[in-house]
Amino acid sequence: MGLKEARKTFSDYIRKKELRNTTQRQRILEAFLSSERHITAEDLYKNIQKKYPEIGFATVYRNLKLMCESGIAEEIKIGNQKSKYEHIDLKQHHDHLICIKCGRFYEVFDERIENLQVKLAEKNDFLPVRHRLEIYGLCRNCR
Amino acid sequence: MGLKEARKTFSDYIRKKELRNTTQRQRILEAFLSSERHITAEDLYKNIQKKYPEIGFATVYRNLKLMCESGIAEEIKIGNQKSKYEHIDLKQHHDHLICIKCGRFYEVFDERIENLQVKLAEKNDFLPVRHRLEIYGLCRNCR
DNA sequence: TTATTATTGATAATAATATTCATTATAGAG
DNA sequence: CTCTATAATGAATATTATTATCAATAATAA
Repeated sequence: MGLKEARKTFSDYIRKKELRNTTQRQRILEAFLSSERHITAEDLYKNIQKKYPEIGFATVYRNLKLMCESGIAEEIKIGNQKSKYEHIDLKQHHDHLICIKCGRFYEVFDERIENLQVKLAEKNDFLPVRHRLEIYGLCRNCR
Repeated sequence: MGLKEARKTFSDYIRKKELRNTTQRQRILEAFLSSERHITAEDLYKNIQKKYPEIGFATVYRNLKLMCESGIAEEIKIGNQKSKYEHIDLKQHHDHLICIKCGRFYEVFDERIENLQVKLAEKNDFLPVRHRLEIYGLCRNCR
């Protein structure tokens, strides 16, 4: 989703939950929206520190959690890596190719796999809500 | 894989790496092999404590890690749950259905999904080594 | 303008796992 | 068998990431 849409989704969520629109919250939101696609809480905190050294670590965590709840971000926890927060792209769900050498993520999508997953779940009397597919291996740069 | 095969795989690994076959190591191995299919380090430790209270937590962790390296166990980290160690079944790789209400795992497999995953990776110039597919939702007991 | 209460920053707490280190025990050499 | 090098252990401590606590502050709605 675009920046405007993300801002609106987030502020709608804030209003709906009767939370408050603080300057720290705005700044953390903007820092997140202008960050790379997969960022750790720590790296986001560091970026924010440069401009606004008065904003604390806990506040960044709290607001990342809020952004996830609002639907504009998603927490991705892979193996022993620390959590990364990803910008949600409403246009398309995707899976991840994860390089076991350099750790980089690549986003991919396959409609047929998606459909088969739903069928697989239903065959097992399971109501699927969401899923995560991670394929580990070597990316083109690391072979 | 069967118990004997797992024991052999592990002891071969120990020998190859010029490590040592201690009594603690044997006991932790046996406790793991006779445990339920997905067990946390803590629960395994508790089980071991009943019989051998002199074995320490760190030793259990160290040996679980070794078992993973040797290929008879796999560490599975899902969301905020603590890591679970799973017996590797050489006969068949599988994916997980994970109930978001009760937290239980269900093991499933679909050959067509497996094949499509390999193709998806290759299409992206990526050499797949292993993968993890987790489908979250509600199991039959929790709907 | 004021009252309510969400939010903040600093700090402490927590939880899981890893590391340190002195002591013990194993495997291989002789 | 004995000796020696060093892997392994247990206890305690450290680390790492994330959360909770709490007094002070600030946003919202009346």
